[in-house]
Amino acid sequence: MFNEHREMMHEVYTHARNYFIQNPQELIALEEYLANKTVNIIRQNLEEFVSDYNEASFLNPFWASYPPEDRGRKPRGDQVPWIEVGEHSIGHKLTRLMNSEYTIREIGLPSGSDDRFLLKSNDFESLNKLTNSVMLFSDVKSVGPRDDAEHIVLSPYQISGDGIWNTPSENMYNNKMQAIGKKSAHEVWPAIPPLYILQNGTIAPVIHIYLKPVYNMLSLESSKHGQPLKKIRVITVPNGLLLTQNPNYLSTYPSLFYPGKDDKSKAPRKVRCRVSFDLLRSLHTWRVQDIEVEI
Amino acid sequence: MFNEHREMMHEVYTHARNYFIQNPQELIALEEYLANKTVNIIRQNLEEFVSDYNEASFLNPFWASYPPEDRGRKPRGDQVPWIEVGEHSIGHKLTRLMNSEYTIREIGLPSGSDDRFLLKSNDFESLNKLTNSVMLFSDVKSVGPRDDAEHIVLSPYQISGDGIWNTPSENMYNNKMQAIGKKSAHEVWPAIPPLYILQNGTIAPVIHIYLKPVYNMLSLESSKHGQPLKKIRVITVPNGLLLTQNPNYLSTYPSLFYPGKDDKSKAPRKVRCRVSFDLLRSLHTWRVQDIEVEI
DNA sequence: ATCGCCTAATAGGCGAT
DNA sequence: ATCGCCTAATAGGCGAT
Repeated sequence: MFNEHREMMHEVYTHARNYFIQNPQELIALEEYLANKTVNIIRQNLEEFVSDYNEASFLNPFWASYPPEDRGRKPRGDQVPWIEVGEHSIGHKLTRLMNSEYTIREIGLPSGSDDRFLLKSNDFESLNKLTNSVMLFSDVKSVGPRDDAEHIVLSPYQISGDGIWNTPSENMYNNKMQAIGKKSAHEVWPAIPPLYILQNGTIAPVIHIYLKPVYNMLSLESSKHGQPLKKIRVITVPNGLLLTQNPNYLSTYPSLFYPGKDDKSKAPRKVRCRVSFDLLRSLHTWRVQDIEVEI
Repeated sequence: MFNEHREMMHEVYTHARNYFIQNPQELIALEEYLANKTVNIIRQNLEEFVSDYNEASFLNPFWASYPPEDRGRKPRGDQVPWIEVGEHSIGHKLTRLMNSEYTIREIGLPSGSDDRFLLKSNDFESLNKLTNSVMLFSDVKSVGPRDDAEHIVLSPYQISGDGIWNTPSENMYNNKMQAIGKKSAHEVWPAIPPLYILQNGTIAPVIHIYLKPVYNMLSLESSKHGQPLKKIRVITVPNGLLLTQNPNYLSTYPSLFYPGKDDKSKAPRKVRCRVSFDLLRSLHTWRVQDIEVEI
């Protein structure tokens, strides 16, 4: 199985990769379309997103005896880890709502984002000449009021690269990238291809859309307790071919990726980087979109 | 938020808990219905489940440079960690397919299973007199050919308990259970309530259905490589009220839960247990159902 | 057959400078 | 503002007895 279809996949891959390097505006059009679609679906269902997110606080009597434990360096103790609330009531909900407009297939992969699936739609045909499918990679990146910075932190399995695939018997690999900060820098080893070719020949460029729910801690402002949703930020990170080939965003904006949150004990191949919202906005304003929750 | 609605929730909870203790057959009917529904959905879409699961092997050229690393004690090196393949192409796919028959809401909770959501259906009204909703908890428990034992391993956030909730200002808690083996025994601290009451008064008993995909390793039998799907086992573990109150399965079958996979360094409250398939089958044959994949 | 030894990958709060 | 220190929770392969 590992070695079946390699010739076909390699041939289609090489053609498709060259095509998107020659026609980056088509990849960008797919990214813009899906970024805006994501924002629209959330806005159109915002009450439901907020209601299901906030239910977690009201359900306190059912989990308060078994809260997720504090973690990290010197937790202050007034915050409840809220990761799973966003993953379900934002991430999985979005996937479910997308299902009513697109054809979804849960293609198996041994690693990658929380939510990732093949999305098929005739809509894509007006945006590019090659395919009616994309592989949508999506992760939820929750933060509280003390950590709502202008970035997200990405691991290697959440970043696509230049996708070198030389011969059918070899495997695809990505060249290293740099995370360049003002005081420090390190390498980043992206682990995701810029596009997948399925057994049936489907061409599926990878689209990376991150959902960043920001919650409040009511205890900071009142005597009430709870961690209600404050806003949802929708972040679209460019495909690896756009980052490295054409238009080669990483060369124009060398600090688009900057140092991440890992300590020195982390293996170099696994180190995360931060992605700058300011520079993403310089690329396109639609790459950082905020949805405020009415209070 | 943590303290709003507590009086209403406590009152409804107390009533519903007493009702299901008096009428355990209604909880069991919900479990049986959803176990069989799960099996039916998988069987009716088996080709798609198998195809998307197995695509992971064919996509080898795209991930082989970045495989998940071997882990655990003395890995032999011929196996690729395959956890995520099952979670997406079995677990998330099942959720998506359920969505076409039921109303789903992704209710926020700070902890719990991989897939969990409120399921609403008029179908439930013929099975019990109290509610048209359940909270479905589902985890994928993948194993390969060298680990396909007659059990699954559950963590505390995957087990519901007796659900004691004394007064509105206190929190619900569960009494400890025992995991009793032939040579050893330990305590289990279930962390999930047997039922949730939402802000709007919805009564949602917790149903636990586990999906256990079993994959082959072709390299064990041939010169080929790949980890294709061999079968899917659908396991329905009783709700905490059935385990501890009426019929009190844990007293009739004290080894239903037996020692898990954790070592001695694990905090006692977090220790996992194994659940015996033999004893589950003694309760009801539909609690362990196998779906074989044609080859 | 029993049971527990053992480690990769994920995530984000928050301190230190 | 920058960046990295720091830990909970999850999972299942496979060895030891």
